[in-house]
Amino acid sequence: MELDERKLTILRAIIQNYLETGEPVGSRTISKYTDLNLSSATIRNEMSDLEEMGYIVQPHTSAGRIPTDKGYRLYVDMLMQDKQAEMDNLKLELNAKSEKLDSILKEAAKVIAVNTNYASMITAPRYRKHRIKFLQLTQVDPESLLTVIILDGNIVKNNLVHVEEELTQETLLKLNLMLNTFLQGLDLQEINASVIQKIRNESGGYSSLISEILDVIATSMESEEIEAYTSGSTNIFKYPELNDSEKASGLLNALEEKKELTELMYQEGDSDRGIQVYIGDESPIEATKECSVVTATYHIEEGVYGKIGIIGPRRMDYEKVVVTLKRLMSELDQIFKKDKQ
Amino acid sequence: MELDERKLTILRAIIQNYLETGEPVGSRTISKYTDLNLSSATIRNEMSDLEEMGYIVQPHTSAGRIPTDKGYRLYVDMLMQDKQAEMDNLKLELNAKSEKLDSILKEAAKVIAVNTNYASMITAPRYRKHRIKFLQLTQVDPESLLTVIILDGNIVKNNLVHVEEELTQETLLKLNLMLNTFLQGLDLQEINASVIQKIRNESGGYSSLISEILDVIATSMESEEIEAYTSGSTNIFKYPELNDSEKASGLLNALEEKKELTELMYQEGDSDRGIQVYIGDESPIEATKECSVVTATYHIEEGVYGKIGIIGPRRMDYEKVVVTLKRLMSELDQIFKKDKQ
DNA sequence: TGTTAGCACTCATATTGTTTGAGTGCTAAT
DNA sequence: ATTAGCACTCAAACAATATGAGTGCTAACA
Repeated sequence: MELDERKLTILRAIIQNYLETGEPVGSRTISKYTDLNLSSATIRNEMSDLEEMGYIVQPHTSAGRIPTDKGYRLYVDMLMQDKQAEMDNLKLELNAKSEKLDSILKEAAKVIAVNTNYASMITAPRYRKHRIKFLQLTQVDPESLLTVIILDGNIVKNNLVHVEEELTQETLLKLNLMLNTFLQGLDLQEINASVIQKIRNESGGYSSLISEILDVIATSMESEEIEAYTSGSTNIFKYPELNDSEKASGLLNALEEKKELTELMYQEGDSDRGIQVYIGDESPIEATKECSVVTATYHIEEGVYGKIGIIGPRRMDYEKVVVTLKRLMSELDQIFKKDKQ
Repeated sequence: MELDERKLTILRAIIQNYLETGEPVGSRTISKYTDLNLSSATIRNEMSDLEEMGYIVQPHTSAGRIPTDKGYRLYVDMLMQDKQAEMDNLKLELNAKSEKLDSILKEAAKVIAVNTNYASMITAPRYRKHRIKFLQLTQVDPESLLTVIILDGNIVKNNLVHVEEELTQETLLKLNLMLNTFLQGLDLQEINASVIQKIRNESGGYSSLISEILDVIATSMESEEIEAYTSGSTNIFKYPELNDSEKASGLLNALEEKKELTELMYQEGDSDRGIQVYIGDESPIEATKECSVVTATYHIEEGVYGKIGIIGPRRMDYEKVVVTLKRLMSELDQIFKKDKQ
């Protein structure tokens, strides 16, 4: 059987209608909804074909049809290659007051959630390898030493380290210079025993302090857990099909834990720019098998990128979501470019 | 009518039974449950009295009784003055790997949520007035300047500021010295026009940079939004009485927004140590009128404290919650004391 | 040959009625 | 003061019954 133009039109009509209402859609509705001027009976025949081809199903006999994942997939694919969609008239109020990465990210997540009415999650950029750009020790009070580590991409990490005795300005200066000399430009792998040995040799008696500092540096750089921020997780209650305690609880848990979702967003196949859509069962993780996830990538600099994801029901307004995401990505790129110059 | 010993026993039995089951409890149950050796008929009479006094109600005729907020209140008050409760055998695995405040707090929230099966929220310590302990400017790369501000209580804030031209080591040193001289020990109120004027006078040509830096300092210190971490918010789905989308959504929203809950936790009347219990309608904020909130205070140093709150159903296991909180408070105090010495 | 009207059939949902049982309040006896 | 007994109430569970949206099929039509 062939998927001709008319069938496509009908399928699109079914999906669009279902996206709006969330109710199975019947032949009569489509008969009026489209401008094909066909009777419901004809539509019924076509729908029967579409069902046979696996694009739609009846939740039960004598109900209208709803799209299958395959149906959504076709629809989304059409959407994607179709028009590049008018990005105008959509105004995202991303007012990044501070220039600090995390507040920009939080704001971005919020903007997405508010504009789409779905849940959103954004991850801080993942660096292939964190390299040390700069580090500095400062005596804050007689007992504590502040270590500030700046990684490339201007990620700032700081920690307090306890010391037994106050260090003199001079020692501090010397340590700073020494640490920077040996460590600048290195990533975690490169801080190996030989480097450490060299540092030790030069440290002159502060060996236990040095150990502690190196420890702090290591944990800062490891940062196994990618930072992530969520927003609008309660939006999922707006969609009856997700609104039973079983599903809602699972989803919210995933949004709270963040880990699994992060994995999903960093799924293979799109270390590249681009928008990825996971519809229902297509998702590799359990928590979102009942919904759709759309992810996008924003770039900070070569090889340094983060992800943003939108989590909503299968009958998500894909068009709006994609447009909104594209809009935000360009907004973010803008901000980060400005940041660079 | 008087609330004699027997009535109290019965009331306590009713409440305890209801805490366990969540079902209205009838006279026959109590007749067996207590060791008063009274028939159900007698219990019925007493229950009738208790209802008249406002401690219990029937959700509908021909149902058992459930405690009112007033009933819970009495019960909680008895509990509080009663035994100080055995704190042993409750082991909280609070393994604060890092010494950094926020990871300790996150961990604490999690520990509480896991141990109690309710939702938890913890706020970072609120300082009556943030005072500047130390600040430092560092040139990170030719275009950006790192400002590190340490407030008392060792709160570290950092920001990146863009500069047009690289500053010389010398200038930087001068600026650092100057800023520290003028600003150390001051709180936000005290950084007034006259101080700023003095700084400007000394700044020699860097006036726009100085403005920017002072701006950054101000926003860091304002910190209107108290940082807060939540954990276990999906626990609320475990309690049927909160498990309808209306209530759940409201609660989860409050947990996501955090703002309102923070207000609740910093309610008047307990800037002091101590545990506060809000039962249902007693809560001043809308979102928790259908549940109970127990808050506790942890102290970092004189006048510097944060809050932790547990949010659960009205029929919360108050005893366990209070014990767990006390245990955690002492744990936290321990950590922070160690931190000080 | 594609389209449509008409009709029988299906089945989720809503409505109504019925039963069951836990629980109460009252009264009279202990 | 306590208790046994009984009539009464009412939520919840269940069953029976409409209702109606929607389908598939067939026969007529253009």
